[in-house]
Amino acid sequence: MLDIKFIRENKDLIKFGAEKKHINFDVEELVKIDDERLSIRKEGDELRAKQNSASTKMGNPNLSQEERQSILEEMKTVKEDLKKIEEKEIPVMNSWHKLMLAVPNIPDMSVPEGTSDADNMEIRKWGEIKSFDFTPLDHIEIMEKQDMVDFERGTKTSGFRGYFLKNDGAMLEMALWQYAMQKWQAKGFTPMLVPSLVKRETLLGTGYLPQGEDDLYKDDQDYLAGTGEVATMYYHSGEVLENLNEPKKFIAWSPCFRKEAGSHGKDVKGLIRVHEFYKCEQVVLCSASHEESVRLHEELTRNAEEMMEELNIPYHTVVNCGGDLGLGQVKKYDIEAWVPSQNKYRETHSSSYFHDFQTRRLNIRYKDVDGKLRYAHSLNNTALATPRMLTIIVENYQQADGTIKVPEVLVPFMGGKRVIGVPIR
RNA sequence: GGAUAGGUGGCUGAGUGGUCUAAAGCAACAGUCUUGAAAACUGUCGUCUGAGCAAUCGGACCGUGAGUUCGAAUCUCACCCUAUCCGCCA
Repeated sequence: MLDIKFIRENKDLIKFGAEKKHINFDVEELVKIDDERLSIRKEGDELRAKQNSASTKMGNPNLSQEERQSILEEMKTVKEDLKKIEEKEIPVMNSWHKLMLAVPNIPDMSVPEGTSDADNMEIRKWGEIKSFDFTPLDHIEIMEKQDMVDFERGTKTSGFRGYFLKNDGAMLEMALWQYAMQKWQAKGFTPMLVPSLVKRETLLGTGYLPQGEDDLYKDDQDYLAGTGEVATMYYHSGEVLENLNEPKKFIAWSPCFRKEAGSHGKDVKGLIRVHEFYKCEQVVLCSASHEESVRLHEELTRNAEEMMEELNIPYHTVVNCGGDLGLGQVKKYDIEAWVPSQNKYRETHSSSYFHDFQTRRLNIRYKDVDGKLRYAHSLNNTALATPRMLTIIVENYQQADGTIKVPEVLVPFMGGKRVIGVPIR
């Protein structure tokens, strides 16, 4: 959500932003509705002012009966007029709220033009793509042969995209978690295990609703969040934060649930795309400064790249084009890891900043150095998502005999184990 | 799920249906005093919003939403949340 005053004063920017994001949004319609809102509001305010001054007079015990009667008569008509105005206000406010939730945030100047992820631009590349002197297997085959995963019983239990992780498949994933949580805690992030079961407001506040309804599991009241960002951002909702000179940084772990509506044909096998997975998210609240947001955005991105380098996974980082940005995002980087079996990079991290788009909806403010209350800025980036990262490690670390080398940094978390599995060829 | 008690400003906490533009305290900020600080004293001090160059003036906000009334923080109803007890239960 953006400030209505800002929207009114910067209609061209809003139009430009919507076009760059390839989102249909009619600013003129919003301004028209807002004009109505203001004029109705003014009418109502004037009547209420009358009511208030009459009420003050009525409070005077020395008031004569006649005066009392005449005020009562007058206020009866005022009351009726006010009721009419309030009825007129309801539909106007409904459309106003609906439109306000649909206003896209304005992308940064440095965001490239484009309509889809095909137009994203590579800005960094790291690591040497391994050339195997044998034919590399995909993670499905290796992991099934090493009894690290069971898809058959997974789908028997959960249906499409179901899975069980087993043996060192389970242990390697837990090792990744230990490693990641410790790494981010050492960087000053507050570790949290956050709820996935959340109320509707949390998803409205973070900007996943109203437009993302189809991709969410839900019952009458509760939703299962697709990312820990939702609960973590809601954690401070409605609060005035005491001190935001130092940004608040969270490293939030949670199960994540996604229906993956519209991607039924993609990644139909394996652990790349599943309905239920786990993710550790970097979530940051900082002061309302564009420079601070940009600085932290680079920092969050760099944190994730550093992890990829420690794991020795070849990756590249892309800056997402306008058409690949969400409603609230100002700018986004995706980090994509090399997947040998697919001979291409696949997304493992998504790093974005929002300015005050989310915090306005969530009402997260802080007292600035000048004593003013301001909406904080928010950012987030993946730290680690499994089992996707598991598949990337398994594929990149596979050896000629079908065993899997354990990445050096994970060895301590695997109880000293350096190789997973038994020779299968 | 049942019973009871509650939800008031950054925090604690008063508030008989009519100057509530919400008492008081704490915290914060400024000043006096002091070499400096603390203490003490004095003063300032809610948020959002409309009009205005401005001083200023108007409106909204006491968990949320309806209702009663000329007028609601205060009365009624529904819902949400919190605490305690009981029930059920990993």
